[in-house]
Amino acid sequence: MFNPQWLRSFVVLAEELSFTRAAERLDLTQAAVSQHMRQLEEQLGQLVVRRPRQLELTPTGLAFLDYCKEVECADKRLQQRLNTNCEDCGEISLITPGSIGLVLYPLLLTLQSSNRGLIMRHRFAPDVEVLEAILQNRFELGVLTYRPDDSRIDASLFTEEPLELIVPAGETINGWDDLVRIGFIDHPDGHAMAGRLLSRLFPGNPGIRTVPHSGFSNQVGLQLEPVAMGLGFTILPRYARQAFKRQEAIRAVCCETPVIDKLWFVHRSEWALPSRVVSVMTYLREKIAGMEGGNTGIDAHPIREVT
Amino acid sequence: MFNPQWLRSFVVLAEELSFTRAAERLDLTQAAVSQHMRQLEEQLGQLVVRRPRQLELTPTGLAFLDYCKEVECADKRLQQRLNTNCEDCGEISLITPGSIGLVLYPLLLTLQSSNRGLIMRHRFAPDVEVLEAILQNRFELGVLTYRPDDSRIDASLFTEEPLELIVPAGETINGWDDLVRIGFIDHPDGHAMAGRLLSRLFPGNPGIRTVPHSGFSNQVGLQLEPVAMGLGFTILPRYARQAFKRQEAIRAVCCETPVIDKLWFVHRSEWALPSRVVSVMTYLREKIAGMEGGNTGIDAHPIREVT
DNA sequence: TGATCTCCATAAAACTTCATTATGTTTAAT
DNA sequence: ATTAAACATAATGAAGTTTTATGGAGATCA
Repeated sequence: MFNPQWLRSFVVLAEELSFTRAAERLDLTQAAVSQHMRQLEEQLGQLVVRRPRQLELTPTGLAFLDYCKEVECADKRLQQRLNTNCEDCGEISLITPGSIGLVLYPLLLTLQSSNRGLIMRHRFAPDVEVLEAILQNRFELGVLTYRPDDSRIDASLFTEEPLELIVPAGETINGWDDLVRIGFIDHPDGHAMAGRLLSRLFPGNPGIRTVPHSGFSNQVGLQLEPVAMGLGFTILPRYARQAFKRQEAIRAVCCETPVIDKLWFVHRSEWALPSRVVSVMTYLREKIAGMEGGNTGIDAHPIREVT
Repeated sequence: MFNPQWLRSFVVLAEELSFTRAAERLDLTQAAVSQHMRQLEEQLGQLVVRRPRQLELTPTGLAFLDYCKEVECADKRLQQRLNTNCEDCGEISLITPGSIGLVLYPLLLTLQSSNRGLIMRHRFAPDVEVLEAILQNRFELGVLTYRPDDSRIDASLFTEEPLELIVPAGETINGWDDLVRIGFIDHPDGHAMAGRLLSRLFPGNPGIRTVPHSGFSNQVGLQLEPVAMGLGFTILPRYARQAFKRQEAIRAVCCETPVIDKLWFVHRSEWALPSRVVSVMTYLREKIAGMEGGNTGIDAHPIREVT
């Protein structure tokens, strides 16, 4: 590696092809430039052929000039990457659970398409993996379904997502028996979510295990397909339902006192978030808040509780 | 840009995650490493979170580490490129006229395939362009059909290539009239070559302009196609003929005192050729010499001179 | 709990490197 | 032959770097 001042001098010298002019441009004396070249040439061999009034780069000089250009580029990239005050350029890395991710990812892409300096890196992952990725600095920002208890993590409330019982559009649910009749489409968090929501909807029910299973998918984008086809019901966070294309084929059933999960933005507490990330957080919060006010797709008439 | 010693210290620190151990590995005192980090952090912001017995890189630190790796790579590439003593690695750039190029290019590819460290860059070009490319350092080595008179150029004899009158295999040439009968396939140097060779073969002939033209191509690899198809004769250097695939379809006619062009290796005289280039020159000389001893494809019985 | 140890930061001194001034050499131009 | 232009080199003072010396904060262990 080389003294950066020497590189600068060499690059200017290669442009000017004159020690004197290069020195002027560099605000140095000609002697300084001359010594820089001597230093470089001691390490690299001859870089410049000195002919009276006509300098010329040797092949070594040309190779070294390419090297200088490479280093210059690396410098620019570093500056770009470290310019955390730029709101509309740089990389945004976000890792979220599936359900909310389905909603966020299109929003991010919209943001990116109106703001081509941003580069989105998004990953769907379960809670554990989100936390790990944030702790290991692999992602700047994460979304978690719980508030983590770790001093290295800062959490701020993002939004709330109610759990929903989602049934084929044609079905009416009057009681537990209807669920047993149409069957449960399971997913990785299916049992946990079902347990929490169904105990509120149907107090004293015999448990999700007693309901026939009519399907399973761990692909969050596909979980509502079987429901839309009338093959069963499922329990999902609202955002997972809202991201589904064929809304007309499904229907959400909700109780009066809903089961609501909180979603948290999480990031490393030790270092400040780049302002582009902060502005993306604001953007997502606004968009999500706007969605909640609108069509929630929820039954106007909640079902009666079954005794 | 940054003091290279600071970079080194940072890279080692990032590996060791300990100032003390890094200093040991760097053969410095711990105080020195500490100051290097202070210098870097003054310019870049915090790079390392100091926790008791547990250092950790900040995102800035990770970005800077990537930068260090980039610079390291650029360094390695430079070293590789400047290692002119390595005979079997690096780039060979060669620029040659078409005819000999047809023979050299396959030889170079053979060499490269048995020697994967070498990278061949070959270009076909007319003499003027060869000279220009060598003078401008765009190619290390060139082949010219004449010895250039320029103090910046070193020329060494490469090989000789006789001019040949090439006719369709079925034709017999007994005199000038036969040439007029079958017609001339022209190419960029066609008139010049024809003038020189035909005045020796058929002294006192009325000149190539009086012969009907039956074709023209400036693509040296294709010039013999029309001849092979019986459409005419042409005049080419021997190497152009030797590189032709369908040898059985053509025939070379030669006189007792052939017209022989010399081919010269040329390169810039100011700087020594990398040894890989020297070894390629040697390789090509040997291969070409070997070819000349073998099947030259020339008529055993030269035609009689026509008066 | 206090002594001890490890690890990093900082200050001052010793040392090294760097830029400048001054001067020499070479070459082209007058 | 003289002059001017352009680069190299030597010497010197300024700036930067490394080391030694020291201090403080947190772990470790009796």
